[in-house]
Amino acid sequence: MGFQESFKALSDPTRREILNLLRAGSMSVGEILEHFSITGASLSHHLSILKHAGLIDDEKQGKYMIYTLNTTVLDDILNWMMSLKGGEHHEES
Amino acid sequence: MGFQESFKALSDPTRREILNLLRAGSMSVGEILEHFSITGASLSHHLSILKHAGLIDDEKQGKYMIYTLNTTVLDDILNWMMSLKGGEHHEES
DNA sequence: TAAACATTTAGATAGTTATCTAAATATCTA
DNA sequence: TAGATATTTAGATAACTATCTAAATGTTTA
Repeated sequence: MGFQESFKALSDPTRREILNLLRAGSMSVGEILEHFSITGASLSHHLSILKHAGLIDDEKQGKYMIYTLNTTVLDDILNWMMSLKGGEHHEES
Repeated sequence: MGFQESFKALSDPTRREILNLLRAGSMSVGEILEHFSITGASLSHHLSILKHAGLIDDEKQGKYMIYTLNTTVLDDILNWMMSLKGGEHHEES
């Protein structure tokens, strides 16, 4: 769940679109899947990467797995980017 | 020079460290190279990717190539990330 | 102008990753 | 409980990428 994992997770357009979708609210895998032309297996792979990066949380609800956006990790990235722009010193890379 | 190229460029730790270095001011390839344990050829590859992503600019000064941080592209990314956090609608993905 | 220096380009290789199909696991419902 | 539904895991493949060495290009200096 470090910086590197977060950036890698964000570097794929499908995964960024998943995050965009989840802004509207939590969704099951099937609901997310409707917005893409990939198999469920591929989507599951992307969700796994986003989860390990801490960008989404999951919760099993009966037969469905519900995914929710988690924006806390984004703060670290925002912080780093602001420091690039602002010029303040910052350790993480 | 789209969103995708920027994120891909940022997803490599060497490239992020290059950006960190350039916060202190413009540098030649040789100066940047001192901070890494890779060959000049590999560094040149990374610089090329950062340049195509619009994250750095270059300028030839005699026998040296000087690279400079360009933070304008970061604004788009910051905007997108803020919208993920804030929940406002935003098109780019 | 020849040699030295700075950087990039070409070509190769090993590791990573996005995707697929098929199979496994888990849950619900008839 | 058997079958249907939802999601994940396993295994394979093609594409991509970070790195290297070697060679090419461009610039300065002796």
